Amino acid sequence: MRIGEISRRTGVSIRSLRYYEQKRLLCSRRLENGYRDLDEEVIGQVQTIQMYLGLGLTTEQIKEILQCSADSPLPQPLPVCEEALLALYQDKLQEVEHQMAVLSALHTRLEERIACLQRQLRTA
Amino acid sequence: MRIGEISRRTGVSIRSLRYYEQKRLLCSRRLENGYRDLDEEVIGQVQTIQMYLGLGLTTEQIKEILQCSADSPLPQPLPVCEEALLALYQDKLQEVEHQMAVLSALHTRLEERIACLQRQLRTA
DNA sequence: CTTGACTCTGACAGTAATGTCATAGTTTAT
DNA sequence: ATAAACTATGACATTACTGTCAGAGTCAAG
Repeated sequence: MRIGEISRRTGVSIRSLRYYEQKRLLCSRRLENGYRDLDEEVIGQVQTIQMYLGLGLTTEQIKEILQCSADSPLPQPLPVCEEALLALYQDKLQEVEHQMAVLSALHTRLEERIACLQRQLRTA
Repeated sequence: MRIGEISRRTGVSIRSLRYYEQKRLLCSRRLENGYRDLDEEVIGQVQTIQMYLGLGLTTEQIKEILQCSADSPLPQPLPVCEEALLALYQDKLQEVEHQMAVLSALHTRLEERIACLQRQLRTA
């Protein structure tokens, strides 16, 4: 599969796909003519990359993660890596939950003020 | 409180603090000599900023959030009619709801990843 | 008064991810 | 065979955040 199709099916620009490859998040064979020949599984990998980038991870961190989870066909699955990743996610989850609570309180307060103002306007 | 102490107590560089102020995420008074005079509450704000930056949000997005949560976001624009104030609150409410949606999506994705990882670890 | 620790601003550098453009080669369709 | 659509690489631009340095003012302590 050539790079244009990957781009179309993932919504990620060709530029970014080449960048990911350069950063060794993706790998590809080359055809006779020099064009990249990418496996279909790359599509899922790209989506994973996008998700991680959206979480604020760098390509460097993502590379480690992908290597951890993919490069374990050997009887050395490097459990440390996945456990560390799990801990990282759980930390992030807590941060997110905290901020959701903050926003939720804010939401309530705003609604209260709006209701109050609307009462004032009705009775004015 | 001067900027050095804020830096020390938050672990954020003076350079970054000034940058946050420039981007209007923080505000400060000035002393006679031109030094910044920062409130203690800035410490919490800085930690919030760091958290959001770590989640991949930009200072522009963070600014909106912080302005929402500030008790008196505007420098006393006194003669505001109540309709305008109501509209302002409703705008802010929508911003808050948008941010909650963003965080909620993050939350879901994180939970999925955590569940997936835990399955992997259990069967490993 | 001098020294050292702060602070100020402004400028430049650097990294990370992405866009864009130039130039050139390849494939496909008419 | 020629235009349209892809692809390749490389260079430069851009946005955002951060580091660092230069030049200068402030201030407390010796």
